[in-house]
Amino acid sequence: MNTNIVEIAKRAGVSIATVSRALNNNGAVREVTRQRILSISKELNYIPNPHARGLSRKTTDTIGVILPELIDEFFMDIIHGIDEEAYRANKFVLISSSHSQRNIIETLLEFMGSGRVDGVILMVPQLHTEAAELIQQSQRPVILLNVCSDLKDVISFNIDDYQGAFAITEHLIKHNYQKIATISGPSENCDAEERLRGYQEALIQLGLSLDKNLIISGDFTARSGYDGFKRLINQTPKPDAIFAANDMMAVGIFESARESGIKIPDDIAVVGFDDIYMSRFLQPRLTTVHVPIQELGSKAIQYLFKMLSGEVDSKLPYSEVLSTSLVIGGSCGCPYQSGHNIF
Amino acid sequence: MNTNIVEIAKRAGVSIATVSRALNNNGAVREVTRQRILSISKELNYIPNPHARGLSRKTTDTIGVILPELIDEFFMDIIHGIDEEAYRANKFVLISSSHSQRNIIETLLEFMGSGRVDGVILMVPQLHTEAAELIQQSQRPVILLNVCSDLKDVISFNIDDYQGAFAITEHLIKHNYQKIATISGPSENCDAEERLRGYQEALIQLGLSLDKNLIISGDFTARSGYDGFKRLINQTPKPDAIFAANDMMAVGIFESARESGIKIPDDIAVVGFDDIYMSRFLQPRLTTVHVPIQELGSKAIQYLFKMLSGEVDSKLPYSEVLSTSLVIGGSCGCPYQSGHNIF
DNA sequence: ATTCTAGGTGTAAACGTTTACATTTTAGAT
DNA sequence: ATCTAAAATGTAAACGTTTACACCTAGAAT
Repeated sequence: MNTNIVEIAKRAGVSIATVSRALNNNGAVREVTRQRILSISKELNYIPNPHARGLSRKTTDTIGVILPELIDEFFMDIIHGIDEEAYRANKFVLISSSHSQRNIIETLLEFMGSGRVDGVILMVPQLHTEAAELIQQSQRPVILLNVCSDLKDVISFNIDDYQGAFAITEHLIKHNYQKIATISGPSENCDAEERLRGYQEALIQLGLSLDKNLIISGDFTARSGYDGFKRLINQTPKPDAIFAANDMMAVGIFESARESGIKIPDDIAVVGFDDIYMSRFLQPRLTTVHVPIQELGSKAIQYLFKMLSGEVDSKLPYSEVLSTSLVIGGSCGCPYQSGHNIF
Repeated sequence: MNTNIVEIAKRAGVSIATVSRALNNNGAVREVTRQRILSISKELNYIPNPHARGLSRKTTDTIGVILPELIDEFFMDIIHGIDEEAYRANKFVLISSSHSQRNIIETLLEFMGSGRVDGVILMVPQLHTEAAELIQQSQRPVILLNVCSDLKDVISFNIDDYQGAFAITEHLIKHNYQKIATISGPSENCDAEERLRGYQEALIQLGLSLDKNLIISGDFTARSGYDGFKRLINQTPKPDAIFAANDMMAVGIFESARESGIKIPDDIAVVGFDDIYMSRFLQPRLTTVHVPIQELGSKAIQYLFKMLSGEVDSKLPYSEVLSTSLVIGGSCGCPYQSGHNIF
């Protein structure tokens, strides 16, 4: 096994307490002793045993991250944001997908009840009551990402889906499209709901009427965009623009349009949401809503660290909403010059 | 804090040793006592403290994963594969990107020297000698992913880059292209080297001559594909086909070709490598090499678990090479029917 | 010289398990 | 009833830290 504090103490001719104090820079240790201990521990490649430390300190330097799925650049970006900050702060990241709703509970318990992590970043499309209770009772801080819930006393970071959807719908309206359809996300999904709400509000507030027939439900997959588009173009009223609730579905729409020989944006305008990497390579480039997803991850973990260090009060509810921005391509009907900026 | 074994022992009127035995199902415990202990521990929502356990058992149920970067669906797929298996096996996954070569060493040490994880899955483009030594001395199992090294006594899982590159180059040759260029990956990158080697061998073995001018170095980014293409089409000899060492660069090529009004595959054929999700949506669909990346992750961790359980000998070197398969689109010149199968 | 202070150091308990070893209980054989 | 072996249980040490508390020193103040 590895060197431990006892070995260092022996070599330095001091007690383990002194070694501990020297290494952690707390408690008083004479400078010369300190240096001796430090150099010995360096020489022996000493690494503190995290279990012993965890047992004694009741903290690991680990934070848990639970995501709905581990697919897509989308979720990867969150992880990326989290990892960068964790690395900076010398923390470790325990990652897990919420394999099922049932499992979220168990994972949360395992993570926190046992002290395996110091805090958790949780992103789930929808929160069960049981899980919600768990979070509120938890000793350890939990940060919610994009979880719309009516929970008070919760710490959350969110993407402003509503505002983004409103803005892009508004953009379509300014183009003077009259029959603006949408293909929505899965109905239990909270992002999907907000995006739908933004779409509807924009229509209403800007003087267009809502038409149930122009709202098709999808499930965020390219396939559902493909199918949704087929339905939309064969019905009356036939839309002159479509707001896909995410880019993936827009990709499906593009594919379907190409097969049917329908020109975007001449025959029909299409816009998306998310600004995935791929969207900039569509022809014409997809007009979409940029969501600062990596920023979401890094902001969340930064706040988590502040809670852990006591810089902010963990008991205080806190909520931050990150706003989105429009990315104008050619798919909405705007004149668009393709060029280098896509890379 | 949480319930512990002492509390359970008290309630059950037995000693902590008996509780431990009952909970772990080792050692002899009378059935009736066992049941009593089990029901009490369920009632109290007992979760074993991982630190205490780790201290005593010298194992966590955690495995470490170090990836070169945390971007792309590519790496996400590996994580996905790992997470699925880990979940099945009730293990946890500690993830980290190798922020720099220097840091790989430190992370490895932190992970393993201290017993933070039971084993490590490591994927780095190229392995420093120092890191290599570390791995070979390590008490805990380390599995290398796609690390070409001449290290013996190592356990590794690899994608057969050479075979894939050979196959797709061969495919181009069968199309009767005469001047087949390649845009390679970064020179220190081991996947890139193997792919280049496969390309070159295919040309030689199938009777075409190697032309230095037809080998352009890229760096796996779309941008470098874009730039590389511009160079290729303005030079003599002008290639009639291009093998991009990954799909991302092929995307850049497509973009550049579109700008220049060059038709793929009529004016020039283009093929890629990786089979990223996006490649199927290119027009024409990209002919590429499918790499079983998620499988790479799950196979690796499965083997790791076997080592940990003692089912296989951790000291025995082992190596597995996963073969790739051609994905025929229209970009190579093959007749291609677009349709639903892309989803 | 004596007292006081504070900084430096050591001792030992605590954190929650697992497990070798010792002890008690049980049941079957006499 | 007694003996024996096996099964069930308990005791205590070990894992490697941190930290409250006690102790010891040296120098400053008296």
